[in-house]
Amino acid sequence: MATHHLTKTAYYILLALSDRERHGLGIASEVERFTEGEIVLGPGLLYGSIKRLAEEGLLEETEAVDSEQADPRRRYYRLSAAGRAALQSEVLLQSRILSEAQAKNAAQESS
Amino acid sequence: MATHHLTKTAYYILLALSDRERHGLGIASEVERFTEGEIVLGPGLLYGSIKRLAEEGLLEETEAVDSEQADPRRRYYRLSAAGRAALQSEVLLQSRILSEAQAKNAAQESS
DNA sequence: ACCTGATATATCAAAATCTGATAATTCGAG
DNA sequence: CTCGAATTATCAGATTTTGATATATCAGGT
Repeated sequence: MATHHLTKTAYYILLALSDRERHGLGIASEVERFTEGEIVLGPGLLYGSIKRLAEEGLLEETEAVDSEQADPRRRYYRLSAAGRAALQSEVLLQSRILSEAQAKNAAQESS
Repeated sequence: MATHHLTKTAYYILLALSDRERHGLGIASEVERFTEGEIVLGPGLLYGSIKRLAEEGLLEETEAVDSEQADPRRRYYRLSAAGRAALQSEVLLQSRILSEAQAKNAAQESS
């Protein structure tokens, strides 16, 4: 689109990881939670996107946190510094766009 | 992604048309304006997306408004009712997601 | 009239992304 | 120890994006 923008999926995944680390399906269910069921990440998109984001250095795998009794199938991820920066800039952009949407809507109604 | 979501590009295009009709490049420059230059729609994406959105019935071509002295090359478009509904539901979703981002950010800072 | 650069739309092949099915493994409950 | 759910992974096909190319019209200057 232009210089390096997050896809919608990448945006949602990074956001799901912004408060704490999660494993694959944990990310998917967090996204589903905060979109009230509107966004469902199927396995192809979920694991494919995680792989891509890890390759791009926006998130990184963590050693399973000892406290949670480990299910060895799970792979946990957290945001990298670059991932957090990318998320912040995307949040700013979306916030600007949303303001615009509200302004246009207000203009619309008053006409 | 799930049941019928707008792509980012579709979202931006519909938003650009939400206050009034515009022609192709007019849409692109409106998007560029309200994203402060971050989103630039190249010709392939611009005209391809317009075509797709028109086929899906989210926007429709209008007869050139007489008042603007006509450049016969330009093709003008406006939102359809379906397009406006799709935009509104996307705005709602993005607004929910942005609230979540702010909540997570607040939680993050206080830890 | 003529040239030139900007405006405007359109198309296409290649790249990137998304979808949905399939598969393999491990877990937990009964 | 069997069975359904959870978890990750991969792959082919569909959709979307990218960037180049093409064609035509416009506006300005000479």
